Amino acid sequence: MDDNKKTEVSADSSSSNKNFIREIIDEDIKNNKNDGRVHTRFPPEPNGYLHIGHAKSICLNFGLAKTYNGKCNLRFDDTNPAKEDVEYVDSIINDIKWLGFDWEDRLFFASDYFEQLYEYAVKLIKDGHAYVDSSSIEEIKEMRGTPTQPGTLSPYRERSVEENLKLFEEMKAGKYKDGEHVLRAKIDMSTPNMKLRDPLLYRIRHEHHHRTGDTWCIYPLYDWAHGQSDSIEGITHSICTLEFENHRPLYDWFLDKLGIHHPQQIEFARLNLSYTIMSKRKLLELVENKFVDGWDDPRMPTISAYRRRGYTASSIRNFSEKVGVAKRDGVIDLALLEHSIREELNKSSNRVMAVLRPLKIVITNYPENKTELLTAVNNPEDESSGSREIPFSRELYIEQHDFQENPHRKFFRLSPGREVRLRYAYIIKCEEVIKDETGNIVELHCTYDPETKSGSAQSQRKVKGTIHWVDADKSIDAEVRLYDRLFNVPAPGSDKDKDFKDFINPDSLEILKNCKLEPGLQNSQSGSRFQFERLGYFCVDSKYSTNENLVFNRIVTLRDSWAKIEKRNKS
RNA sequence: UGCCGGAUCGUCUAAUGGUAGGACUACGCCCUUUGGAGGCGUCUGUAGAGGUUCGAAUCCUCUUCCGGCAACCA
Repeated sequence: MDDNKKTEVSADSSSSNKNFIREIIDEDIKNNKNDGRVHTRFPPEPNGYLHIGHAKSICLNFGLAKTYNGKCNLRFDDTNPAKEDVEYVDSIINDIKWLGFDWEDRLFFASDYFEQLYEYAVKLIKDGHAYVDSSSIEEIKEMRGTPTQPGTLSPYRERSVEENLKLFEEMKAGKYKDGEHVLRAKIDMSTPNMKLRDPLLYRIRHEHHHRTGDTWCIYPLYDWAHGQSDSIEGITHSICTLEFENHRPLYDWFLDKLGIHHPQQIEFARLNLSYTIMSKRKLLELVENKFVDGWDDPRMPTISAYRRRGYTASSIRNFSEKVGVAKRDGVIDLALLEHSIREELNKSSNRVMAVLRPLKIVITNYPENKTELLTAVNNPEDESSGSREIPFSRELYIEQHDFQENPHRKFFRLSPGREVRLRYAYIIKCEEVIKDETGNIVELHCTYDPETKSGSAQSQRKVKGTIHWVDADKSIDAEVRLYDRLFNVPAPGSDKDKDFKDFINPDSLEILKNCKLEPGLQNSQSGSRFQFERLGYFCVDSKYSTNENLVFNRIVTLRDSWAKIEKRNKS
């Protein structure tokens, strides 16, 4: 949780980058609109965990407030008790804090305003702008018309103010069952903007609310609650995503009829990430049907999952900055997110050696009972991180992938009769390949060149490859989890014919049990991050790792030009 | 077919009538005791057609394509 103290890789999210929203705000300030005040808000519904798309919105709203010396509220739009839960409230609060943002004493809930909202509705009724409709769901749907056909007027549309008031009070008092009546705004049933065709304001729900308990049995709909909540909080710029563009005239209508403070709504394109699904409904489905191990499964695009996987808050903030803000909707390449965390961890994380798929080697000309301590640099990008000593002896493990019996011509690592450098140690030569009865390679016999010890005067001899290793006797065991993208198509959520679950990547998780790590890793703290040299960045899993059974998550691989050559050769 | 929005390198994003630039990706070279990092370089773009203008990604007209809207969800 100390991410926020770490060195920022680049400018923080409050800085420079211009976008169309900032131009609007600049203009507003110039005109002294709202007395030059800037007040934004992040308004999640507590019906799921926050994902990377929310992170963009959070960084935008809190970032804008910071840039303009304004304020940003956290407000839960909790108007639908059937779908909402305190578990989600808690996770959302935790995630935003972790991202590094502070709403100070301005934590609000739309449910804080239920009484006020009710009074606003009464005013609308009194002014002849709202009515109680006793039609069924189906009838209301039928009367709404279609985008190309006007709707028709409800038979209850001309009820008197007195009758509407009485009915609405009775609705509130619990006299009616769910669905018997609704309160609707009286606007226009033939307007081409469907949102304006007498939208529903209240529905009857005899449901327990996570904050108001059983006080209410009528609940405001989002469209009725949202704009007024912003108004009540004195929000100056209500930033939301593109799909609410059609709602803006409706919010304007409410604010106008109520004669209250009028925030300015500005819509921007939500974040889409390739190979990723962002719908909370679909993410819930993955969780409920156990396709993943909870909301924080490191393959999920949720903030809690990225945190558990090992992403830093600053890398996500930097990513949010890099994706930009515009009205055109598009898809961000997952590679940009990966770039953001690599960029940071390259500078900040210590290097260690770990062998994921061990192959034993015996250095036949190295003394049997000798162990040397060799010096290894902790982070070549950061001199202050110092160095450490690692044990070296006759029997070692190297990566199975670093040996090829019949090497490809561009394979620079170990193969029979060839030499390779062991990182921070000696140059070795493969003399003999030992196999079992079935022909599997079980061990390599090598010799080392004592003149080539790392750092010594004679160590200058060049070999084509350098590989990592650990001491067979002194190394420790760990479990390492390798993650790949959860879906194997770029846009799993947008196929019209197929269900998104059909695109789940069956190889998105690989669990490696007998990995060998250099001994210094024994007491690594939960959540700490390392670069496993030549492999990638890894993080001690906060859910399953213990001192007895270390579990590491792969955050992201290193860029790997050999992997590219291999891939190209296969295709 | 109605309304609202949108269209600039492969992907995001700048240029607000005056040299189409940056980032990511890809590719190449250099460097390298991480095939990492780093350095240098290359490729690729204004949806189309007209018009206004000395000059248009930008202004005007038409066309095309894409997204959103018909939950008692948010």
